[in-house]
Amino acid sequence: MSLRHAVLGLLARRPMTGYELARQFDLSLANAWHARHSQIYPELAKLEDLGLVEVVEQGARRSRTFDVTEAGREELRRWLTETEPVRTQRSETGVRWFLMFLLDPADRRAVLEREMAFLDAQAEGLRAIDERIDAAPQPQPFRPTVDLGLRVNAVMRDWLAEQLDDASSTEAPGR
Amino acid sequence: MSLRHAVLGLLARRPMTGYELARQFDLSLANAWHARHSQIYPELAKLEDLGLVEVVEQGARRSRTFDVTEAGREELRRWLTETEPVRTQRSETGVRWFLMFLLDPADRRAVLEREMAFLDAQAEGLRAIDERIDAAPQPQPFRPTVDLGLRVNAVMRDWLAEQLDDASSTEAPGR
DNA sequence: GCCATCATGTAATTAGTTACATGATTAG
DNA sequence: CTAATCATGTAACTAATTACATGATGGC
Repeated sequence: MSLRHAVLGLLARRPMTGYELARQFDLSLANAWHARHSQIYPELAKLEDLGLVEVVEQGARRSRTFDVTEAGREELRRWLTETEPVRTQRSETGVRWFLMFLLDPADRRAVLEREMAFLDAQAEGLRAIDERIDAAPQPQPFRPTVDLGLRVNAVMRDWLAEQLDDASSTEAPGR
Repeated sequence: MSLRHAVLGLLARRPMTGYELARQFDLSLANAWHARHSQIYPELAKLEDLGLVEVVEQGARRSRTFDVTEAGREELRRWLTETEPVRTQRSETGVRWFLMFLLDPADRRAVLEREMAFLDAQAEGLRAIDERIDAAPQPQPFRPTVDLGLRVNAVMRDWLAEQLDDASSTEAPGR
Protein backbone atom coordinates (compact mmCIF):
# COMPACT_ATOMS: atom_id res chain seq x y z
CA MET A 1 0.00 0.00 0.00
CA SER A 2 1.72 3.14 -1.27
CA LEU A 3 -0.82 5.54 0.19
CA ARG A 4 0.65 4.96 3.63
CA HIS A 5 4.20 5.71 2.56
CA ALA A 6 3.19 8.59 0.36
CA VAL A 7 1.52 10.24 3.36
CA LEU A 8 4.46 9.39 5.58
CA GLY A 9 6.89 10.78 3.00
CA LEU A 10 5.02 14.02 2.44
CA LEU A 11 4.95 14.59 6.20
CA ALA A 12 8.66 13.80 6.40
CA ARG A 13 9.31 16.67 4.01
CA ARG A 14 7.43 18.99 6.30
CA PRO A 15 4.58 18.75 8.85
CA MET A 16 1.13 19.57 7.55
CA THR A 17 -2.60 19.07 7.96
CA GLY A 18 -4.72 16.47 6.20
CA TYR A 19 -6.09 19.24 4.04
CA GLU A 20 -2.63 20.29 2.92
CA LEU A 21 -1.71 16.65 2.27
CA ALA A 22 -4.64 16.42 -0.12
CA ARG A 23 -3.28 19.39 -2.06
CA GLN A 24 0.25 17.96 -2.13
CA PHE A 25 -1.08 14.83 -3.82
CA ASP A 26 -2.22 17.06 -6.67
CA LEU A 27 1.00 19.06 -6.79
CA SER A 28 4.17 17.19 -5.89
CA LEU A 29 2.77 13.72 -6.51
CA ALA A 30 0.48 14.61 -9.39
CA ASN A 31 1.98 12.05 -11.78
CA ALA A 32 2.72 9.40 -9.19
CA TRP A 33 -0.21 8.93 -6.80
CA HIS A 34 -3.58 10.33 -5.98
CA ALA A 35 -5.69 10.36 -2.83
CA ARG A 36 -8.85 12.11 -1.72
CA HIS A 37 -9.31 13.57 1.72
CA SER A 38 -11.79 10.77 2.46
CA GLN A 39 -8.89 8.35 2.23
CA ILE A 40 -6.29 10.62 3.83
CA TYR A 41 -8.02 11.30 7.16
CA PRO A 42 -8.66 7.64 8.02
CA GLU A 43 -5.08 6.83 7.00
CA LEU A 44 -3.72 9.56 9.29
CA ALA A 45 -5.76 8.04 12.14
CA LYS A 46 -4.24 4.61 11.44
CA LEU A 47 -0.72 6.05 11.23
CA GLU A 48 -1.28 7.81 14.53
CA ASP A 49 -2.44 4.55 16.14
CA LEU A 50 0.72 2.89 14.86
CA GLY A 51 2.83 5.68 16.33
CA LEU A 52 4.28 6.62 12.94
CA VAL A 53 2.89 10.16 12.96
CA GLU A 54 1.81 12.56 15.69
CA VAL A 55 -0.07 15.81 16.05
CA VAL A 56 2.40 18.62 16.61
CA GLU A 57 0.04 21.56 16.42
CA GLN A 58 -3.64 22.32 16.72
CA GLY A 59 -4.76 25.53 15.08
CA ALA A 60 -7.77 27.43 13.94
CA ARG A 61 -10.74 25.61 12.38
CA ARG A 62 -9.84 22.62 14.56
CA SER A 63 -6.94 21.91 12.22
CA ARG A 64 -4.37 19.35 13.25
CA THR A 65 -0.83 19.49 11.92
CA PHE A 66 0.90 16.11 11.74
CA ASP A 67 4.59 15.28 11.77
CA VAL A 68 6.41 11.97 11.33
CA THR A 69 7.74 10.38 14.49
CA GLU A 70 11.17 8.75 14.75
CA ALA A 71 9.47 5.37 14.21
CA GLY A 72 7.74 6.81 11.15
CA ARG A 73 11.03 8.03 9.71
CA GLU A 74 12.56 4.61 10.24
CA GLU A 75 9.57 2.89 8.62
CA LEU A 76 9.92 5.18 5.62
CA ARG A 77 13.63 4.42 5.32
CA ARG A 78 12.95 0.71 5.62
CA TRP A 79 10.26 0.84 2.95
CA LEU A 80 12.42 2.81 0.52
CA THR A 81 15.55 0.73 0.91
CA GLU A 82 14.45 -2.76 1.92
CA THR A 83 11.13 -3.53 0.26
CA GLU A 84 10.73 -4.69 -3.31
CA PRO A 85 9.04 -1.97 -5.38
CA VAL A 86 5.72 -2.80 -7.01
CA ARG A 87 6.23 -1.86 -10.64
CA THR A 88 2.67 -1.88 -11.90
CA GLN A 89 1.34 1.41 -13.14
CA ARG A 90 -2.10 2.78 -13.88
CA SER A 91 -2.65 5.49 -16.42
CA GLU A 92 -5.87 5.87 -18.36
CA THR A 93 -3.95 8.19 -20.68
CA GLY A 94 -1.57 5.33 -21.42
CA VAL A 95 -4.49 3.05 -22.29
CA ARG A 96 -5.89 5.71 -24.61
CA TRP A 97 -2.58 6.28 -26.36
CA PHE A 98 -2.25 2.56 -26.92
CA LEU A 99 -5.76 2.22 -28.31
CA MET A 100 -6.03 5.36 -30.41
CA PHE A 101 -4.47 3.56 -33.35
CA LEU A 102 -7.71 1.63 -33.70
CA LEU A 103 -9.38 4.87 -34.80
CA ASP A 104 -9.63 5.98 -38.41
CA PRO A 105 -7.19 8.79 -39.35
CA ALA A 106 -9.69 11.64 -38.86
CA ASP A 107 -10.72 10.58 -35.35
CA ARG A 108 -7.15 9.73 -34.46
CA ARG A 109 -5.99 13.14 -35.59
CA ALA A 110 -8.57 14.82 -33.36
CA VAL A 111 -7.50 12.69 -30.40
CA LEU A 112 -3.83 13.42 -31.06
CA GLU A 113 -4.56 17.12 -31.03
CA ARG A 114 -6.44 16.88 -27.76
CA GLU A 115 -3.54 14.96 -26.21
CA MET A 116 -1.07 17.53 -27.50
CA ALA A 117 -3.11 20.25 -25.81
CA PHE A 118 -3.09 18.22 -22.61
CA LEU A 119 0.71 17.92 -22.69
CA ASP A 120 1.05 21.66 -23.21
CA ALA A 121 -1.22 22.33 -20.25
CA GLN A 122 0.67 19.77 -18.18
CA ALA A 123 4.02 21.38 -18.97
CA GLU A 124 2.64 24.76 -18.00
CA GLY A 125 1.29 23.27 -14.78
CA LEU A 126 4.68 21.77 -13.96
CA ARG A 127 6.43 25.08 -14.50
CA ALA A 128 3.85 26.70 -12.20
CA ILE A 129 4.50 24.09 -9.50
CA ASP A 130 8.16 24.98 -9.80
CA GLU A 131 7.40 28.27 -8.12
CA ARG A 132 4.52 27.25 -5.88
CA ILE A 133 6.26 24.22 -4.39
CA ASP A 134 7.53 24.66 -0.87
CA ALA A 135 11.23 24.98 -0.34
CA ALA A 136 12.25 21.56 0.89
CA PRO A 137 14.28 21.01 4.03
CA GLN A 138 16.78 18.90 2.08
CA PRO A 139 20.12 19.96 0.61
CA GLN A 140 19.57 18.93 -3.02
CA PRO A 141 17.17 20.73 -5.36
CA PHE A 142 15.08 17.58 -5.49
CA ARG A 143 12.16 17.91 -7.79
CA PRO A 144 11.61 14.80 -9.86
CA THR A 145 8.03 15.97 -10.27
CA VAL A 146 9.11 19.08 -12.13
CA ASP A 147 12.55 18.26 -13.56
CA LEU A 148 11.87 14.73 -14.71
CA GLY A 149 8.24 15.53 -15.42
CA LEU A 150 9.17 18.19 -17.95
CA ARG A 151 11.63 15.91 -19.71
CA VAL A 152 9.12 13.07 -19.98
CA ASN A 153 6.55 15.59 -21.14
CA ALA A 154 8.94 16.66 -23.91
CA VAL A 155 9.59 13.16 -25.30
CA MET A 156 5.86 12.45 -25.21
CA ARG A 157 5.27 15.67 -27.10
CA ASP A 158 7.78 14.65 -29.78
CA TRP A 159 6.17 11.24 -30.08
CA LEU A 160 2.69 12.73 -30.43
CA ALA A 161 3.97 15.15 -33.07
CA GLU A 162 5.32 12.23 -35.10
CA GLN A 163 2.00 10.42 -34.87
CA LEU A 164 0.24 13.59 -35.96
CA ASP A 165 2.49 13.80 -39.01
CA ASP A 166 1.65 10.21 -39.89
CA ALA A 167 -2.07 10.73 -39.40
CA SER A 168 -2.00 13.86 -41.53
CA SER A 169 -0.07 12.36 -44.42
CA THR A 170 -2.41 9.34 -44.44
CA GLU A 171 -5.54 11.43 -44.74
CA ALA A 172 -3.98 14.09 -46.93
CA PRO A 173 -5.78 14.63 -50.22
CA GLY A 174 -3.83 13.63 -53.34
CA ARG A 175 -2.70 10.14 -52.47
CA MET B 1 -13.55 2.63 -15.47
CA SER B 2 -10.65 1.95 -17.83
CA LEU B 3 -10.64 -1.81 -17.29
CA ARG B 4 -13.72 -2.11 -19.45
CA HIS B 5 -12.24 -0.17 -22.34
CA ALA B 6 -8.83 -1.75 -22.00
CA VAL B 7 -10.45 -5.19 -22.41
CA LEU B 8 -12.62 -3.94 -25.25
CA GLY B 9 -9.59 -2.40 -26.95
CA LEU B 10 -7.38 -5.45 -26.63
CA LEU B 11 -10.15 -7.58 -28.14
CA ALA B 12 -10.59 -5.03 -30.94
CA ARG B 13 -6.96 -5.61 -31.91
CA ARG B 14 -7.64 -9.31 -32.16
CA PRO B 15 -10.00 -11.87 -30.61
CA MET B 16 -8.63 -13.80 -27.65
CA THR B 17 -9.45 -15.73 -24.50
CA GLY B 18 -9.58 -14.32 -20.98
CA TYR B 19 -6.31 -16.05 -20.29
CA GLU B 20 -4.61 -14.34 -23.22
CA LEU B 21 -6.09 -11.01 -22.16
CA ALA B 22 -4.41 -11.41 -18.79
CA ARG B 23 -1.06 -11.87 -20.54
CA GLN B 24 -1.63 -8.86 -22.81
CA PHE B 25 -2.09 -6.66 -19.75
CA ASP B 26 1.46 -7.58 -18.80
CA LEU B 27 2.85 -7.11 -22.29
CA SER B 28 1.21 -4.42 -24.41
CA LEU B 29 -0.31 -2.51 -21.51
CA ALA B 30 2.47 -3.14 -18.99
CA ASN B 31 3.05 0.55 -18.26
CA ALA B 32 -0.55 1.66 -18.60
CA TRP B 33 -2.93 -0.71 -16.84
CA HIS B 34 -2.97 -3.97 -14.97
CA ALA B 35 -5.66 -6.57 -14.34
CA ARG B 36 -5.74 -10.06 -12.89
CA HIS B 37 -7.77 -12.88 -14.32
CA SER B 38 -10.10 -12.63 -11.32
CA GLN B 39 -11.13 -9.23 -12.59
CA ILE B 40 -11.04 -10.05 -16.29
CA TYR B 41 -13.48 -12.97 -16.32
CA PRO B 42 -16.29 -11.16 -14.48
CA GLU B 43 -15.73 -8.14 -16.74
CA LEU B 44 -16.00 -10.31 -19.87
CA ALA B 45 -19.30 -11.64 -18.55
CA LYS B 46 -20.59 -8.09 -18.04
CA LEU B 47 -19.42 -7.03 -21.50
CA GLU B 48 -21.17 -10.05 -22.99
CA ASP B 49 -24.41 -9.15 -21.18
CA LEU B 50 -24.14 -5.65 -22.60
CA GLY B 51 -23.65 -7.06 -26.10
CA LEU B 52 -20.25 -5.39 -26.49
CA VAL B 53 -18.31 -8.65 -26.90
CA GLU B 54 -19.29 -12.14 -28.02
CA VAL B 55 -17.84 -15.63 -28.00
CA VAL B 56 -16.58 -16.46 -31.47
CA GLU B 57 -14.88 -19.76 -30.75
CA GLN B 58 -14.89 -22.50 -28.13
CA GLY B 59 -11.79 -24.64 -28.03
CA ALA B 60 -9.96 -27.17 -25.94
CA ARG B 61 -9.83 -26.84 -22.13
CA ARG B 62 -13.29 -25.20 -22.35
CA SER B 63 -11.60 -22.04 -23.63
CA ARG B 64 -13.76 -19.25 -25.00
CA THR B 65 -12.38 -16.79 -27.53
CA PHE B 66 -14.05 -13.38 -27.42
CA ASP B 67 -14.38 -10.76 -30.11
CA VAL B 68 -15.78 -7.23 -30.02
CA THR B 69 -19.23 -6.77 -31.55
CA GLU B 70 -20.18 -3.83 -33.76
CA ALA B 71 -21.73 -2.16 -30.69
CA GLY B 72 -18.49 -2.78 -28.81
CA ARG B 73 -16.43 -1.16 -31.54
CA GLU B 74 -18.73 1.86 -31.52
CA GLU B 75 -18.53 2.12 -27.72
CA LEU B 76 -14.75 2.06 -27.94
CA ARG B 77 -14.74 4.80 -30.57
CA ARG B 78 -17.13 6.87 -28.47
CA TRP B 79 -15.00 6.45 -25.38
CA LEU B 80 -11.78 7.39 -27.14
CA THR B 81 -13.13 10.43 -28.97
CA GLU B 82 -15.99 11.79 -26.88
CA THR B 83 -15.22 11.20 -23.21
CA GLU B 84 -12.95 13.36 -21.10
CA PRO B 85 -9.78 11.44 -20.17
CA VAL B 86 -9.09 10.88 -16.49
CA ARG B 87 -5.52 12.15 -16.04
CA THR B 88 -4.68 10.71 -12.65
CA GLN B 89 -1.84 8.22 -12.56
CA ARG B 90 -0.64 5.68 -10.08
CA SER B 91 2.95 4.57 -9.92
CA GLU B 92 4.62 3.35 -6.77
CA THR B 93 7.93 3.83 -8.55
CA GLY B 94 7.06 7.50 -8.99
CA VAL B 95 6.35 7.83 -5.26
CA ARG B 96 9.69 6.20 -4.47
CA TRP B 97 11.60 8.44 -6.83
CA PHE B 98 10.00 11.47 -5.24
CA LEU B 99 10.78 10.33 -1.72
CA MET B 100 14.28 8.93 -2.15
CA PHE B 101 15.77 12.37 -1.59
CA LEU B 102 14.80 12.01 2.05
CA LEU B 103 17.45 9.30 2.37
CA ASP B 104 21.01 9.97 3.35
CA PRO B 105 23.49 9.82 0.44
CA ALA B 106 24.57 6.21 1.06
CA ASP B 107 21.03 4.82 1.13
CA ARG B 108 20.01 7.04 -1.75
CA ARG B 109 22.90 5.81 -3.81
CA ALA B 110 21.87 2.20 -3.25
CA VAL B 111 18.28 2.98 -4.21
CA LEU B 112 19.43 4.86 -7.32
CA GLU B 113 21.46 1.85 -8.39
CA ARG B 114 18.53 -0.49 -7.87
CA GLU B 115 16.32 1.81 -9.94
CA MET B 116 18.94 1.99 -12.66
CA ALA B 117 18.98 -1.81 -12.80
CA PHE B 118 15.20 -1.80 -13.02
CA LEU B 119 15.28 0.59 -15.98
CA ASP B 120 17.83 -1.60 -17.75
CA ALA B 121 15.66 -4.66 -17.23
CA GLN B 122 12.60 -2.72 -18.37
CA ALA B 123 14.33 -1.61 -21.57
CA GLU B 124 15.38 -5.17 -22.26
CA GLY B 125 11.81 -6.32 -21.65
CA LEU B 126 10.45 -3.72 -24.04
CA ARG B 127 12.85 -4.81 -26.76
CA ALA B 128 11.75 -8.41 -26.17
CA ILE B 129 8.08 -7.42 -26.50
CA ASP B 130 9.01 -5.84 -29.80
CA GLU B 131 9.47 -9.32 -31.21
CA ARG B 132 6.93 -11.24 -29.15
CA ILE B 133 4.08 -8.82 -29.78
CA ASP B 134 1.50 -10.02 -32.28
CA ALA B 135 1.42 -8.35 -35.66
CA ALA B 136 -1.51 -5.99 -35.35
CA PRO B 137 -4.27 -5.86 -37.95
CA GLN B 138 -3.71 -2.11 -38.39
CA PRO B 139 -1.70 -0.36 -41.12
CA GLN B 140 0.65 1.72 -38.92
CA PRO B 141 3.48 0.18 -36.90
CA PHE B 142 1.69 1.31 -33.76
CA ARG B 143 3.60 0.46 -30.66
CA PRO B 144 3.48 3.22 -28.09
CA THR B 145 4.31 0.56 -25.52
CA VAL B 146 7.66 -0.15 -27.15
CA ASP B 147 8.55 3.00 -29.13
CA LEU B 148 7.46 5.58 -26.58
CA GLY B 149 8.31 3.27 -23.69
CA LEU B 150 11.95 3.08 -24.74
CA ARG B 151 12.22 6.84 -25.15
CA VAL B 152 10.73 7.52 -21.73
CA ASN B 153 12.99 4.83 -20.33
CA ALA B 154 15.98 6.66 -21.79
CA VAL B 155 15.17 10.08 -20.28
CA MET B 156 14.54 8.44 -16.93
CA ARG B 157 17.87 6.70 -17.22
CA ASP B 158 19.62 10.01 -17.88
CA TRP B 159 17.89 11.60 -14.94
CA LEU B 160 18.85 8.75 -12.61
CA ALA B 161 22.44 8.97 -13.82
CA GLU B 162 22.54 12.66 -12.91
CA GLN B 163 21.17 11.94 -9.44
CA LEU B 164 23.78 9.22 -9.01
CA ASP B 165 26.51 11.68 -9.90
CA ASP B 166 25.18 14.11 -7.29
CA ALA B 167 24.89 11.41 -4.63
CA SER B 168 28.42 10.21 -5.34
CA SER B 169 30.06 13.63 -5.22
CA THR B 170 28.26 14.40 -1.95
CA GLU B 171 29.52 11.32 -0.18
CA ALA B 172 32.92 11.35 -1.87
CA PRO B 173 35.81 11.34 0.61
CA GLY B 174 37.94 14.45 0.70
CA ARG B 175 35.30 17.12 1.03
C1' DG C 1 2.57 -40.89 -15.68
C1' DC C 2 3.68 -36.28 -14.35
C1' DC C 3 4.73 -31.53 -14.63
C1' DA C 4 4.12 -27.08 -16.87
C1' DT C 5 1.00 -24.38 -18.84
C1' DC C 6 -3.55 -23.32 -20.40
C1' DA C 7 -7.95 -22.10 -18.82
C1' DT C 8 -11.81 -20.49 -15.98
C1' DG C 9 -14.16 -19.36 -12.25
C1' DT C 10 -15.71 -17.58 -7.06
C1' DA C 11 -15.03 -15.66 -2.18
C1' DA C 12 -13.08 -12.68 1.07
C1' DT C 13 -10.73 -8.70 1.86
C1' DT C 14 -8.67 -4.26 1.04
C1' DA C 15 -8.29 0.06 -1.53
C1' DG C 16 -10.37 3.87 -3.65
C1' DT C 17 -14.26 6.95 -5.26
C1' DT C 18 -18.43 9.44 -4.73
C1' DA C 19 -21.70 11.34 -1.99
C1' DC C 20 -23.25 13.12 2.30
C1' DA C 21 -22.42 16.24 6.17
C1' DT C 22 -20.80 20.01 8.98
C1' DG C 23 -18.62 23.98 10.57
C1' DA C 24 -14.78 27.87 11.10
C1' DT C 25 -12.21 31.74 9.20
C1' DT C 26 -11.01 35.31 6.22
C1' DA C 27 -11.11 38.49 2.42
C1' DG C 28 -13.90 41.56 0.05
C1' DC D 1 -22.84 39.76 5.28
C1' DT D 2 -21.52 36.50 2.20
C1' DA D 3 -18.84 33.75 -0.70
C1' DA D 4 -14.50 31.28 -1.08
C1' DT D 5 -11.51 28.54 1.09
C1' DC D 6 -9.89 25.94 4.98
C1' DA D 7 -10.76 21.93 7.56
C1' DT D 8 -12.43 17.38 9.02
C1' DG D 9 -15.04 13.56 9.09
C1' DT D 10 -18.40 9.24 7.74
C1' DA D 11 -21.33 6.19 4.63
C1' DA D 12 -22.28 3.78 0.56
C1' DC D 13 -20.56 1.93 -3.28
C1' DT D 14 -17.26 0.31 -6.81
C1' DA D 15 -12.74 -1.42 -8.14
C1' DA D 16 -8.89 -4.30 -7.33
C1' DT D 17 -6.08 -7.80 -4.93
C1' DT D 18 -5.37 -12.08 -2.74
C1' DA D 19 -6.74 -16.46 -1.80
C1' DC D 20 -9.31 -20.48 -2.79
C1' DA D 21 -10.68 -23.98 -6.21
C1' DT D 22 -10.82 -26.95 -10.16
C1' DG D 23 -9.77 -29.23 -14.26
C1' DA D 24 -7.87 -30.07 -19.28
C1' DT D 25 -4.10 -30.66 -22.51
C1' DG D 26 0.35 -31.43 -24.30
C1' DG D 27 5.18 -32.32 -24.10
C1' DC D 28 8.63 -35.23 -22.16
